[in-house]
Amino acid sequence: MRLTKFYLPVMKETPSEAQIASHRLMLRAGMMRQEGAGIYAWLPLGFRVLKKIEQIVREEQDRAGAVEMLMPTIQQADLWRESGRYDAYGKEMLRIEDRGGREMLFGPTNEEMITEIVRAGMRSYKDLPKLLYHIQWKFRDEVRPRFGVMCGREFLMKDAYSFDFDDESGRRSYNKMFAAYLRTFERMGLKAIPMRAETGPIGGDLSHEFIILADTGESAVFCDKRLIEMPVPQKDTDFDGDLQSIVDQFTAHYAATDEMHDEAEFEKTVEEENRIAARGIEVGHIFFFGTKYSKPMKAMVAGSDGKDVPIQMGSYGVGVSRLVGGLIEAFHDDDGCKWPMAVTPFHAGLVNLKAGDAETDEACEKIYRELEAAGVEVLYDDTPARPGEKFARMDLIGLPYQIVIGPRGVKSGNAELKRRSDGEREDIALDAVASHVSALVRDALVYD
RNA sequence: CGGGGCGUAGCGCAGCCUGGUAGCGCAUCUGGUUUGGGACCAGAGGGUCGCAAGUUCGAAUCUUGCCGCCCCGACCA
Repeated sequence: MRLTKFYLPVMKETPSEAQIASHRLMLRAGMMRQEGAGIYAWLPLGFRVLKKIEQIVREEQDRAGAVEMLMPTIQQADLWRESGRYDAYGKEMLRIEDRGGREMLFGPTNEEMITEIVRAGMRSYKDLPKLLYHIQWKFRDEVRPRFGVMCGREFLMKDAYSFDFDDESGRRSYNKMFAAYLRTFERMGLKAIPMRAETGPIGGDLSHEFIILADTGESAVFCDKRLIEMPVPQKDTDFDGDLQSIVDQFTAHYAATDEMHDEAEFEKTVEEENRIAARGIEVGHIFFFGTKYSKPMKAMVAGSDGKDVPIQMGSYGVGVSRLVGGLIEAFHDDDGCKWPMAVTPFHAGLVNLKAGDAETDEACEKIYRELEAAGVEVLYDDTPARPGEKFARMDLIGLPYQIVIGPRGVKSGNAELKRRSDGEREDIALDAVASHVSALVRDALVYD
């Protein structure tokens, strides 16, 4: 992609409303633009990150055996009356009236709708288990939206729903999502720790929040250091097999958010040198809730004895748009973003320090073609801006590699390669730089 | 939802108290000099001062209402 064609409205100054790094950087780097309180337009650069996160989530859901579908954003109020949540949800729900005066709403979640869908198509215990998901925009009319996409009102979320005949099978579905989440966040370069979460009126131990550690996190968290080093399930994990040992391993150590925290237990079960008290950002939440919706909404299947029983259900969310902010919180410095390869908007930036100079242009064009041919996503800065501005802009948008080419380098036959993560630079021969970078990119994108 | 604050050019702000028809820095455009970490000189364009009503000879400025946004707290992916 040529920068002269792309739309990248970067800002030197920080808009006054941005309080935290990710919000500030997303605005400055031209990733998004605020259109209302907690409502954002995704500009091309931010959109590319959003799509990559979405795709990783999708791949890991598919791997775990979940099946993708798509439910609408607008729902009927009557559906929510069946579960009793139309009144219970309160002002967080955005209520709309259509031309016929019918009460509608912009969905804050889809439990009711998915329950309605499966009750229409599931008759027998033989139709179970099933695991369905979609990735769709949601709206929650938060009292106080803030921190950009970290706490917006409109947000993109992956939500999966499990359907099982009994408790034991339900636990197996829960474990699939548990393991899938470990992999999902790991692939984005994040260390997400499953923490015991509020289970509400249902009770039991089947709810976990997946939390990434970041100084600006919304809640205080406490965990055992050993959880951070624990290896996540491999690519070849059999999701139809027994995942209980994986879940047991990750739940064996102490990890809790402040509302679930028990200081006495923390001190008793975790040695002092392993205690971590930090702040965290919730990026996923998994929850098994049994018959909470299936019972009132009469989503039933017949058992082997011919008697109808309500389906056992769970729901599993990942905050896709929120992750864009979460990733920046985890990976940035004073100059800008520092994207992990798996989610970066482009793999590399190609900086032409003297656009308009025949020799420099020619060298850049050649490398640009080579990179594109090798499948490297490259943002080619072919603008006539000054070097300082180009460097600052590249650092701001935070692509993992910057290939810098100027008249000086062309003369000596070298390009300068800068790694954004640690700022390290090296000179590489002009005719070797494209293959070198494509190898680096390829290696960084390999995952187990 | 309680408490506070702010809406003036794309961004950051001054002007408002003490009414006289709008200004600064950055950005943008033109010309020139520059050219490896956000250049310099000269010139130019861009704002119905959030909206509406009122007071006044005259309103960015005073009054009232509305709208929007932000911050602190309680809530949330």
